[in-house]
Amino acid sequence: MLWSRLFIPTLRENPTEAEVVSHQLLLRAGYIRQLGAGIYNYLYLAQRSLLKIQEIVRQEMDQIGGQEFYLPALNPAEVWQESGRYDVMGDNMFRLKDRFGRPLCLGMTHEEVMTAIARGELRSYKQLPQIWYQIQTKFRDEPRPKSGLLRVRQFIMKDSYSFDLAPEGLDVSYEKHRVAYCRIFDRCGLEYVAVEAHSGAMGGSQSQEFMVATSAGEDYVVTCRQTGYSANLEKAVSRPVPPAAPDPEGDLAPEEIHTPGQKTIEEVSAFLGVPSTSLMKSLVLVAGETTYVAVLRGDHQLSETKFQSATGCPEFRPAHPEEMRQLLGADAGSLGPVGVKGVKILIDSALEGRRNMISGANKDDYHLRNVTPGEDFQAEFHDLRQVAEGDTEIETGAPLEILKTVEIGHIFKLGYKYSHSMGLNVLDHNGVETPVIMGSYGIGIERVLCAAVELYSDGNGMSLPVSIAPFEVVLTPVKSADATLREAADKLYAELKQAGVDVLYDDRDLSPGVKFKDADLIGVPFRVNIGKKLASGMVELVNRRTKESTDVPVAGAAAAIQSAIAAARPD
RNA sequence: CGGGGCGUGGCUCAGCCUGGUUAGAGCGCCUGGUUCGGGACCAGGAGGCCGGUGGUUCAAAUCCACUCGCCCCGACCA
Repeated sequence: MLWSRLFIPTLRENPTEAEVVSHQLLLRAGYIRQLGAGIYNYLYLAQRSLLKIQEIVRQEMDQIGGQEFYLPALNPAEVWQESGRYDVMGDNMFRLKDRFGRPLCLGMTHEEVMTAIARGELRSYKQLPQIWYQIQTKFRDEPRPKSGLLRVRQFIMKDSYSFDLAPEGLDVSYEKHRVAYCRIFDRCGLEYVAVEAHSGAMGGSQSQEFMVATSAGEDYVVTCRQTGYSANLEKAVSRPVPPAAPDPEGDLAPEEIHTPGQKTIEEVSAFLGVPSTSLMKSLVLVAGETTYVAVLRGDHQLSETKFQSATGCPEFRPAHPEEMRQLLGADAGSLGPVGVKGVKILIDSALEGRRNMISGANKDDYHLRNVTPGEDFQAEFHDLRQVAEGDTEIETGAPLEILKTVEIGHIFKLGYKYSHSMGLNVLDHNGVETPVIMGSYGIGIERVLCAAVELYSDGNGMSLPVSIAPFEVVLTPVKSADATLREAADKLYAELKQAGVDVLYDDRDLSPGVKFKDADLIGVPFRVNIGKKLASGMVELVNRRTKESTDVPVAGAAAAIQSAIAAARPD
């Protein structure tokens, strides 16, 4: 392609609305332009790159026997009503009406539509297993679109669905996807971790997320370099840092201490001269009809997800001040588990075996010392705490890291949710109707691009992996007006095109600095400078990422470029 | 939905508080010329009903009200 003929609107300055690196660079490099909040135009460079990502996805999905479909984004409401998700999705789903007033919606994902196809057509176990996928536009009315292409209202997703007769079959389909996803992300040149994920409101037994560590992310992941342990923060478990001081010995009875005006853990800890690890924190939470007191070590945070799992109730809220006073007889700063009646107490397992700690006294401005779980109050132990910085791996005690990440893919054992709600059954070997077991598996196509930009950029711009860069190499005659350089560049361009290389020829009549800056900005992995060294028969091959430059003879340049590209290819 | 910020040529911003010539700058763009190894230089030029509506005023980019849009923090997020 001749750069002079292309629409690559690069910007010298960062547009103000862009905050995260990938957003800034995709705008500056002329990949994308914004149309509205969370709605973007993908220009030529973005489209080239996204198509390459999609092609890798397609190849790997086909490799595991996936069959590509293309389903409507515009869905009748009925399908979603059948599964119950028409209500569950709430405001996150775009809804509209046709001219006759019939309700329609824009698909956020396609479990319903796929299941609707399957239940009409799959009749026998002999037709299973199936893996169906599509690469298609999804719509989500995000409450807050942000971070450029990372959180948008319209995006491209590869979504696949597996249909199996039995759980063992689902295990196989799931594993096939896991392997395919690793190949896809490897081929896209990403560094990622696959983590155990919380299955969420979707139900289902097992799920893993593929995450890329970046400060632009919104999800937290806990990993251990030594053991390879990794899990979403929502689900992660760990060994907490040990208490900063030993518990007082002996079988002591609770005793009130006057703590005027000391409400927060920090205040009480400072006032009493006792580390926060010796305090118990009591939270009053209302889940559905039931009120709970959750007890945690002073320095620990409640994991909302774990609390939800412990109570089996998906929704909960902190109790209102009046409720706390009514139930426990004190305000938030002085609550504790001792003497509590009619409220279920859940206590975090980190407090198992602890003795003679400090808690609120359920009396304003008073705390209790010498409180021992199991003796001074009865409670159910549960894992309730969120993993914190400094915690260690639960089995080995190896150090853990908490990473900020962006989710690029998710594989999920759905189970029978849709088969049951939508009636997807087949006849088994014995002629008995059996529900089909499903899996669902997604990849955010734009997020793969964003993650690559976040991962690989420097002060001059992006530096994409060769497999997903819009071009593999850019040819830069250094002095535009020089006919000799131009002839050599023309020739090399023809050779590379002939060889099937994705080559961008910067034939613009611009000063070299501008061409270099632009090439660096748009992230093409290799650049060939055709300049003064041509006099001695050489051109320079520059690696965008490493900035290494090697002189190669013009005569063999095309071959040298091809082997450099091949060597850089992640797959 | 709560809190904060911003809307002025394509981009980045000044001007607004304290109303008053023809609304500015840098970058980009167009023409001609000189240049050519990391965002060149000279000369000339085009381009803006100041987000919208209504109000106050002799007079509004500037003050007031409403409204729309965008960004950030939080809530939310299969």
